[in-house]
Amino acid sequence: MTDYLEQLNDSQREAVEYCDGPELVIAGAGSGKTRVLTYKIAYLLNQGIKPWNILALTFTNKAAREMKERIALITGDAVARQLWMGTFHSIFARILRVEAEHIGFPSNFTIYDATDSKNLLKGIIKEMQLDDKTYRLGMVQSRISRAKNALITHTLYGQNKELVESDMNAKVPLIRDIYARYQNRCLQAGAMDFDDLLLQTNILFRDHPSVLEKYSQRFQYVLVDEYQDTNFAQHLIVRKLCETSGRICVVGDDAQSIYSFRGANIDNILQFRNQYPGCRIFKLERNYRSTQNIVNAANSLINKNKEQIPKNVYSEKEAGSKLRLLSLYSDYEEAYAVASMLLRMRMAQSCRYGDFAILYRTNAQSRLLEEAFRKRGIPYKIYGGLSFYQRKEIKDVIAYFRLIVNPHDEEAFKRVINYPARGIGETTVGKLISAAVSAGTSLWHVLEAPLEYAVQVNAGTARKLSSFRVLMEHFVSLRDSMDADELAGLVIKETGLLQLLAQDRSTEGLGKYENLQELMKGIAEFCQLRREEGSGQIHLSDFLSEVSLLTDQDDSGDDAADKVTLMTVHAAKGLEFPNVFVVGLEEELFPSTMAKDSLRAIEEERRLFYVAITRAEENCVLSYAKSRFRNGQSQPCSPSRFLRDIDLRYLEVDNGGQSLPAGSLRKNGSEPSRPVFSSPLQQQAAPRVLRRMDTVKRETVAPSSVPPAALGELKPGVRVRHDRFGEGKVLSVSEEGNNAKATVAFDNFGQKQLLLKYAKLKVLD
DNA sequence: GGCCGGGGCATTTTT
DNA sequence: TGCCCCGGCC
Repeated sequence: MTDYLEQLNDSQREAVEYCDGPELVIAGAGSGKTRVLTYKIAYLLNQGIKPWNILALTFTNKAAREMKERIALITGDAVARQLWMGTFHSIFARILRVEAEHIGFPSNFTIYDATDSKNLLKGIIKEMQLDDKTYRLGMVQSRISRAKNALITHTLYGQNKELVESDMNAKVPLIRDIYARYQNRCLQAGAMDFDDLLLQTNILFRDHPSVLEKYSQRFQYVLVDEYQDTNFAQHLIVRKLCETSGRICVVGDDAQSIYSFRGANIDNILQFRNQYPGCRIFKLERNYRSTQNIVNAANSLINKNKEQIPKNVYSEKEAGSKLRLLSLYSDYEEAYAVASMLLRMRMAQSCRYGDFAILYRTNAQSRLLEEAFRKRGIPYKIYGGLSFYQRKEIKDVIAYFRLIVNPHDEEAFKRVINYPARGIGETTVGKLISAAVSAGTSLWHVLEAPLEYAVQVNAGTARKLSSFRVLMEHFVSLRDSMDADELAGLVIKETGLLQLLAQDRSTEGLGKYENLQELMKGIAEFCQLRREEGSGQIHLSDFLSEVSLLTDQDDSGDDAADKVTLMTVHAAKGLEFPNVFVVGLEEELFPSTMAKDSLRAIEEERRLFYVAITRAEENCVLSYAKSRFRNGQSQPCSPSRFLRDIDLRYLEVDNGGQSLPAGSLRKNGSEPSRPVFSSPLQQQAAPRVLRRMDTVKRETVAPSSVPPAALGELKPGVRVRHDRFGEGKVLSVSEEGNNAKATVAFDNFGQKQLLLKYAKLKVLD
């Protein structure tokens, strides 16, 4: 258990072993940040801290999952599972469900995603008869979100001079009223949006000291990953929890703070030492990822920023090649130059397509690259489409689940009341809404007693409403006595959703049908896994609370497919590739036009470029075009100011055009067009529905044809195979008839306890 | 309810 | 230039 410390370098080890007070770990790019966090948690456990007394917060589900997996390899799965580890949103949603009564929400509250919030706001703007050109949806949403991040509730909003004035100046003085209405509607619906999860947690801790006391005692040690990305609300929650204990460790890199537009506040990390007196700072400066040239080039760039914590990131890998800069005449040529160069590099290094990534500032830049790649027969995958849960067909089904778990959920209600079509049109729904709004109640209450709320509809419509109500009531009555997978199956059948999708024979329809099947499979797996772990009944609400915050993009899914990765720089954070192209390095694009009049914004763009360069392990190619098609016309472009920030010792200016095949530069070139590789839609891997730590790597384990084990065969020492966890050795078996469990040490997943009646273990010879 | 066309628009998006 | 949203029409 202690030998893992030997896998750390000196500064990493110091950071792991220091546990006497507030700790800030500045983790340069590629410096083994996750390793420090995981080993620190293992170290704390080794010091006798119980897993349930450790809180570890991350920003993405993926990060939490990966860290859990790595800890499980050291401590075993049983211990890792008891850690409080997850995203800010999921951890505090969990706590808010337990404590909901204190803040006037039901414990089965719905979580509105960004789309739900938008829809609700759209409705409110319409109801208030405001001009939607003035009250632009995105603007309204971001103002409300910013207020919530700053802990300004709708009641405080109107009293805040600064905000009121800013709204006046922007000619949108009614934001305060929209905010108030929005919040009331959320309350009626028993719903919280993403920002509420943090805001309400703060309110909970502020107004209920005993609750705060309970959690700050529970969490004897708090760790936060990617601290540079925290917003004010998150910073405050963490501070409240650690105020007395001082046992906090935050890890991050101020140089990689790129989410200020989402409310992230770089000052949280810059000012940490002042916020936590007696804090110790550790710097992880050795970069294990990139060659010296890449690290040095990135350093020379980021040193041009004023606001930063001084650090000296270095690499002890070989010097490597210099960064190369390609200068092209147009965006069109840039795309083809990148494609050609990629092919040449692939030949020269005999590496895989999967070893390349193309990074750009805006999603719009992907189109030409795709075109060029298709023409050259280069396989690629694009990140940035809709995630599985954002697809319409999935949201529709989930909306039914939401409504069953919380019938007051307005957005779910509006989504499903006429889907599949039941002849309940917009007019009728409008009547329900205005009745609900004027009575200050939920749509569901109105549906339950339309006459009481004076809803004027004809007999036919009344009948349709009533039958919808009966249908939903039927599901609700089964909610607490049926397992999630069973109930879900019933829902898609009885609502006609399954049939509706099944009869659509178009390519699109087939995809939707497959997605639905994938969702159902995910629910079944979720239930199966819980059963194996020995949970009793698995309610639909259990599934729902798990998925409502699982919105992350599916990361490729099939690692086997050898494809070039195309993504925005933002999306590339945390990833690494042997070869990286950063394209479109022009003024007005990178840095973005929006950033040009603020130093802070320019510095953030520079950090973004820093993030891009530091994704590269071996080769980094930069490119810019002298003209680019934007907003319908070709515009002249000048090279990005950031290119001048890179020390010329590490940068080689390539005359990129020369070595390109002549035909590649002209639109009607002689290049014979190759068969289209495959459409981006088809390239997207089948998404994993539930991506918990223990379901992720399922596909890496070949299903076995060995028959299921008879109970008698399972003895300590026997090697077994599990469909999901692969091979492992039985450590012990507890014989309790129906509830017999086996403890198995899996080769790749650590120790697990499995309920034998569900886990289909197969004995290997 | 679904399809078509005009008008407005156009960073980044962990939850 | 292309996408998305809305409104009008069948």
